[in-house]
Amino acid sequence: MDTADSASASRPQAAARTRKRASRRAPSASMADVARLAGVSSQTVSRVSNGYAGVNEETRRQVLEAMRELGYRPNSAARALKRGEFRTIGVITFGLSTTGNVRTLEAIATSAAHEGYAVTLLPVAVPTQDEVRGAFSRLGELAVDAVIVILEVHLLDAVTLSLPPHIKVVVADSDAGDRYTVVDTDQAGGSRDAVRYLLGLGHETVWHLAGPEESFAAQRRADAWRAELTGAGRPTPPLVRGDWSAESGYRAGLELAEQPDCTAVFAANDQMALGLLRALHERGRYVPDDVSVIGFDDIPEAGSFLPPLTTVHQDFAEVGRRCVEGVLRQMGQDTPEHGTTLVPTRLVVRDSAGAPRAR
Amino acid sequence: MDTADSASASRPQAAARTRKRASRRAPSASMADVARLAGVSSQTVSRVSNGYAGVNEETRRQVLEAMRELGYRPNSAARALKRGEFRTIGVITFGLSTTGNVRTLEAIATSAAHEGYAVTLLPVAVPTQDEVRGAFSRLGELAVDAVIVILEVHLLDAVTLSLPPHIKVVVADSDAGDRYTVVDTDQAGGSRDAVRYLLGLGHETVWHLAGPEESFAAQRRADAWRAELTGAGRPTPPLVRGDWSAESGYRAGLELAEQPDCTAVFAANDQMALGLLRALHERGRYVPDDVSVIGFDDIPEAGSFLPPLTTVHQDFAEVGRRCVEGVLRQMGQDTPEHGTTLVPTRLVVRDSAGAPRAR
DNA sequence: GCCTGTTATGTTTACGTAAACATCTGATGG
DNA sequence: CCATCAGATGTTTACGTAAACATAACAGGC
Repeated sequence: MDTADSASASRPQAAARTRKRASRRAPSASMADVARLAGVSSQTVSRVSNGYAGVNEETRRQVLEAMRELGYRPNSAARALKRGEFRTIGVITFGLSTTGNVRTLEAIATSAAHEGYAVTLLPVAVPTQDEVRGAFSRLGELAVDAVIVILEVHLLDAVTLSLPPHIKVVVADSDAGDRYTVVDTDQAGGSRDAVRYLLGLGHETVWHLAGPEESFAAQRRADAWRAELTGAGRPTPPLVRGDWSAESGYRAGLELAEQPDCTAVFAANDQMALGLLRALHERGRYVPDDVSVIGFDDIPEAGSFLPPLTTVHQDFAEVGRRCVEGVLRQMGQDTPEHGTTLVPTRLVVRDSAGAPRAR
Repeated sequence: MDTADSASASRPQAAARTRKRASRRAPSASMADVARLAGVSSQTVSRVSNGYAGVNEETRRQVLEAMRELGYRPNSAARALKRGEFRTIGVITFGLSTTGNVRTLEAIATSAAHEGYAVTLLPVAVPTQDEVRGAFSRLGELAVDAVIVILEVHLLDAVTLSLPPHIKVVVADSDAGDRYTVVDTDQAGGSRDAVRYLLGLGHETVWHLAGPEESFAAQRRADAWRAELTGAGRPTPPLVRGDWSAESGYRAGLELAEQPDCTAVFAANDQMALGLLRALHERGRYVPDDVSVIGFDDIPEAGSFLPPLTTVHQDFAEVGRRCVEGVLRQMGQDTPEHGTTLVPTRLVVRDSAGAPRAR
């Protein structure tokens, strides 16, 4: 950093700012202005503003009237400074590209708003340790009281240190060991239900189209799939991997279509299931007559697939709600929590899975 | 509101807060703490913290060392209060459900971060005037310097008044008349290109599968489609309407498949195009041999459709960038701007459109 | 009629930062 | 050798809010 430069640059900038502020006609009325107009002390204005009792009804009315007249808005910076809290939750996430992340984020924003908290977005450009560490350390000077992390947690490993001590953390949809509070969809339960349902229909075994190796969610779903098969004493077919995309599902589907003994596939998400359906259709293997398919997520389009997709429904809204609940709970206490909350899934039965063709 | 209740409730709360803060071991070192440790005045710490020149190299080193030791982080609330700006941009949006909104938001967050600005999310639960007005008025006490609105603008009509005067606004992907700065995708240009391309392939005319009536984007695309046909002296087939969803595209597709003279369809988004493809395929009308299809958006999956979809690419990232640029520019000046910036589109040619079957 | 308690309000102060202004040191030039 | 000036640093103050503390008016009990 060239400090001389930054200084010479900052001088005119500061001058411009002062000038700008001076020329602004309405520098936002302060409590003092309201107090003056209403003929009371600023403390009384504060009391009215915060809804304290012990203010005479008539006085309150006058203050409210003065506020209205001046268009008074409490200055949140001053409030935050005085109260020592921002009433803001930061959300760290890599990419808003996946449905799950977005919907979780939306639910977080909604329930945070409901609790009087704002949500600040902290996007991480590329999912590397350094980037995440960077986001975490910038956090310290950011106006947030707590953080919700929606990320694959591999990246959280050595990052803890750089976290300002008073900031509370909840990790969504991941596996943060016992370091943080975790809110997650019950990946294992959902996978178990899917596999069990397919076996219950009479399939000898179930193939699995997994998500990418780096993903914890993918790993959990695959593990549960394997465990359930083993538990039921069924053979475990080789695992097929995709990368969550429909395209990868399509490619995997072309392979699976060549396996005559593959009568049931559990896909780790709906998009891959979509590609899979297309590939099977293209290869003349009919769903569900020849092959049964179950997805995961229950994206809005799932019901419009051909055929409508039987899938494991994830309650993203609930995950978001519990994340907010989690950080707010922690803010009320000194010790950070750890432990995992699982949000249950629900198997949505549509038309893509059925009994195997009689043989 | 029961004021008595809110008061009695707030007393113990305040007590708890005090206790909590007192028991916190590290109440975040302040400048004064750093100054004491480094043996300088807090003003010098401030100078170092803000990178001003005119600080002796040795002194600077000591201050930085003290900062490191105490884990000093500037208090953003105090900074915001002093400087009169939050370095935060608010984004008002209804629903993160549509691809476009999400990707625009992501781009906004990224470029804002790049400029040293944070992004605060202001979700509007239901898209009614009242809700939007509510969001706008809450804005006044929210810690933002500017707002980017990603919304259908019907809702913005009578809302202007409630906006705090010093907050700058940019509207994305909408039509805000001349009230605000608008950044939008060149809907008309993209539509024109699509229609022109299809006519150029030899089609007599082009059908249009439009988005919902309330959507400005849908309206613009439909208008441009109509204008281009009229300009070319072609007949204008009846407009078919969907609601952006694949399901609605499927339903529309079933209708269109019945029209023997329908050889080319311009769908207002890729998801409807997807449903359309499925319906046509199901009805034995092959794409592109019997019917050519062009979409709009170029979602990531578009290249994996069956057949890969020729579509109009939207540069959401650029829209986001320009939104941020727009608010930052306005923050440097007193008078709000108005006027529209159009981000160009690009026709991505894949396999879903071709010459009509020779007749 | 005075003490006590309650209700309504005002005054002081501190939160952490940074601009504005003040001071001090040493060097340069006439 | 002193006036001048630049560089480095310290002191004061204000940003808008709200807790803590102070005060005033008045009611009820003895």
